[in-house]
Amino acid sequence: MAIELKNLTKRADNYSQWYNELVVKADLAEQSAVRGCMVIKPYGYAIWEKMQRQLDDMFKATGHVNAYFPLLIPKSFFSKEADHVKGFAKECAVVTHYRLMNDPNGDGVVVDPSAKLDEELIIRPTSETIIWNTYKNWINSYRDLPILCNQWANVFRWEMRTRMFLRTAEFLWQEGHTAHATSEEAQAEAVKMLNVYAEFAENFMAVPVVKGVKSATERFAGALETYTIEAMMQDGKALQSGTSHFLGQNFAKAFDVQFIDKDNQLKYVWATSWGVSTRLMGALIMCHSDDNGLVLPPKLAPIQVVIVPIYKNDEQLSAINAKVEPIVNGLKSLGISVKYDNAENKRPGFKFADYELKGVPVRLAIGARDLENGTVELMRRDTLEKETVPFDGIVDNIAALLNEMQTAIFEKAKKYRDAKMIEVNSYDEFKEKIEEGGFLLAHWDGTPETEEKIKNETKATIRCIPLDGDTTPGKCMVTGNPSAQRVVFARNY
RNA sequence: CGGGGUGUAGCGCAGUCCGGUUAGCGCACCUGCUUUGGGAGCAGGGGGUCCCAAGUUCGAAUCUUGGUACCCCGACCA
Repeated sequence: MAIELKNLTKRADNYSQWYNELVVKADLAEQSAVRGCMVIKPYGYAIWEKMQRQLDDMFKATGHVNAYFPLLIPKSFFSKEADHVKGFAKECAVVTHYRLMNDPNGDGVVVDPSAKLDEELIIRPTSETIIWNTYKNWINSYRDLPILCNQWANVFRWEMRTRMFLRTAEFLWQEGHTAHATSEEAQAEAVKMLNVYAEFAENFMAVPVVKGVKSATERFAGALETYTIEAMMQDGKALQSGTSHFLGQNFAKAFDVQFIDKDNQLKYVWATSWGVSTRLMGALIMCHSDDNGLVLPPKLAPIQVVIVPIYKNDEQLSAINAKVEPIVNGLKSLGISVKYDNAENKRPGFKFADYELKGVPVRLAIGARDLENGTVELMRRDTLEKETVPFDGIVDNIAALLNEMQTAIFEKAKKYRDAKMIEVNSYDEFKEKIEEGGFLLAHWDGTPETEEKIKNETKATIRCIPLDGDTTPGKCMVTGNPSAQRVVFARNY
């Protein structure tokens, strides 16, 4: 169905259609012919690359290195950690054969039945198993620890229902897998990486997040503790945006990864894993966009400044070209990415709308009028405010404006999030408020049964037990039993 | 895997109930002229396996049967 972004208010009931339409129109991605997969188009990929580069720098700064492990995992690896396989078995794509042949009936190509694999291979849904199987050979002594590896990869999960960026069958991500000599060190690593994710989300994506711990039922398959950052979308629903897991010794025991410690004792290593995916793109899009299209924070915008000339003839165009050149050079010398779009086959109005759709933070328009007055027209994407500013000093103005916008976009999202993050004190109040979306801070008795009841009755789940929330004890809103602190409930993607 | 919906030009759709000219509209595309400070106007043009298969009929986009794909809502998940 065609949704005109301009005519669509972002109510919860049509928000996902609006989102889909936005992704396609802003030229980020499109549905692929392959079930549940998407094609990430160049503009969308450019944003992902910026995110990738920044995250990678942050990983390196915290002592991590990159490596790469195989796409295909022998089926037997999955039998080794019971909880893990339970979590992923239902959504694995399986390679059973290694050859095709011409159909004997002349009907195209078929799988050669004689090329059946003795052991099936699983397309990785996540790489814990293959990595731990490899780490076993890397680790003998405490001197081999810690191992702090990350890989950038694609993974594949045969999801029942997919949504572009938020849940695609194939997605791009990074997965860090670390091995440590002590439990304390591994737990500290898991928390450290959660903080890296939170810092990235807030400072670069301008998406405010709540840091917390998952309840037992929401925990990663095979983990002892799952840390998460939870973001709020503009329809009030939550999006789990990054997770960091303390895996204890589960995988070490499953894959028999032991080391001789300083005290000459044989011990199992302690593990973590942590990941963020192209889902972050979904968070970025859903958190900031408006009905004119994408709004990108300057730090992640592939094009930070676009300049559109307005002219009636070649003479005017060349006068504008000459005027624009120092602006382009000046911006580039400050490391600001700028596009001067003097293509003649599109009108200015079209370009304005198109770059707004794509979320370019700052637009300059310059025409005959400006040449006379020594001015340019400047528009900032986040507020859509236009002003005519002096040509002199424009480069420094823009540099300052980009910084200001980065903060403003974050503050706007945070203000919205904070307004929709409210304390509720009774289950009736909870049921009423949850219909409006948002994060509800409520007391919970800590049992899976109560959690399940709330989920069934309201579709809301515990997003996390916040790490830096109010720790005043209270009584569970459902059972009245004691509660250690308020937890975050929300409906989620 | 349950409930609902839709398959007609690159995209979005009308036509289907009630079978009958050469299957139509908007956007996009191509050509020309005029335009250019917020998605241009006019004129002309190109583009179709009406999802697939079988059936009914003088005649099927339209009716019947079977298949298939996709979308939405659930359940499941990052």
